[in-house]
Amino acid sequence: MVHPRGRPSKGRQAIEIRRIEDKPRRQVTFTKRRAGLFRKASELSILTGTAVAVLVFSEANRPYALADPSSSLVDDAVLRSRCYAPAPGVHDCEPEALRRAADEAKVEVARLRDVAGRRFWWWWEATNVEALGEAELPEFTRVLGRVRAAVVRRRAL
Amino acid sequence: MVHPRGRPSKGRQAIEIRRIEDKPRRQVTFTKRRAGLFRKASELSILTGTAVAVLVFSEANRPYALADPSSSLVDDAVLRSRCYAPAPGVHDCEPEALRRAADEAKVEVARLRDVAGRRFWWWWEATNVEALGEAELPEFTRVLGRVRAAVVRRRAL
DNA sequence: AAGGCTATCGTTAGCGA
DNA sequence: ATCGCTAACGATAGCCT
Repeated sequence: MVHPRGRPSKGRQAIEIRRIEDKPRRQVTFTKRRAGLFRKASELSILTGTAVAVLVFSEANRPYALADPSSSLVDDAVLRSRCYAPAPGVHDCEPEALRRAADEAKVEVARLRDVAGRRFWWWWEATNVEALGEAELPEFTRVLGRVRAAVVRRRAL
Repeated sequence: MVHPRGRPSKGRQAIEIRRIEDKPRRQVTFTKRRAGLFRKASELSILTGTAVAVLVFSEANRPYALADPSSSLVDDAVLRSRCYAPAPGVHDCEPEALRRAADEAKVEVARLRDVAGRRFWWWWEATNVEALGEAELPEFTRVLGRVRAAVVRRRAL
């Protein structure tokens, strides 16, 4: 679609890296850049074979987390022990299987996705922040510890 | 500097998002993209006023972590309670003060930096991975929990 | 508010010092 | 290893639907 006068769009404009005061703009930027950050994290992990985790809290205090359960360095036993995406049905990325797994784990999951089009990532958006506070965040940090422990064990062999 | 024949450089070339088998190239990519990921995380936090944390383990199993103790949403008391960058001397980014703080905290810190040229970020690269395993990683995850708790408290007021 | 578009801006792969 | 450089590639701000 061509704009009536001249160019179809001004395209991207440079912005200062400081808090965006306009709330709608801030929200849109949060959504877009969070997706970009997750993609960058997944690419880093895939390209270099390393374990990467990202944790973001929105202004509404909703947690968004990304971790990689299928890094080539990570012990399979660790993957099976994590609670949010039970092993069967995870790596084939079937949306329905993932949804069922989330239901069984009694976790409210807004979406489960394939990131970067290649691997499944352990990723959640919880809709109920109060429930998360006491349960899921500690579990997330515990999983990070397990991932690292698996790396250490594998390297010790 | 102009290349003898033709262009000074081929410039960036597209690469597939899959493990880089050549080890030197993989290491360089790890360094460059990790820096990019950290910068993106800091920009997201500054632009949208949100709490962001990133954790990466290198192939050599060295942890690299980024968290933002000076997010506008984070309670000052939380900042003072974290162990890696005691409050005095942190926000003015004096390299020597930061170095002393790290020494006092008995943490091996390779570098302490200002990221994105604007704020101090709680950031470390530890040189002794074995020592980190049992002490610093749990502390890092505990700090994440505190950051979130502070956000919850502030929003409840 | 959530997607699609595009021009523009930002990132980085490959080289060389 | 790390740094600077550059062109090419990729991300995204502003618009529109």
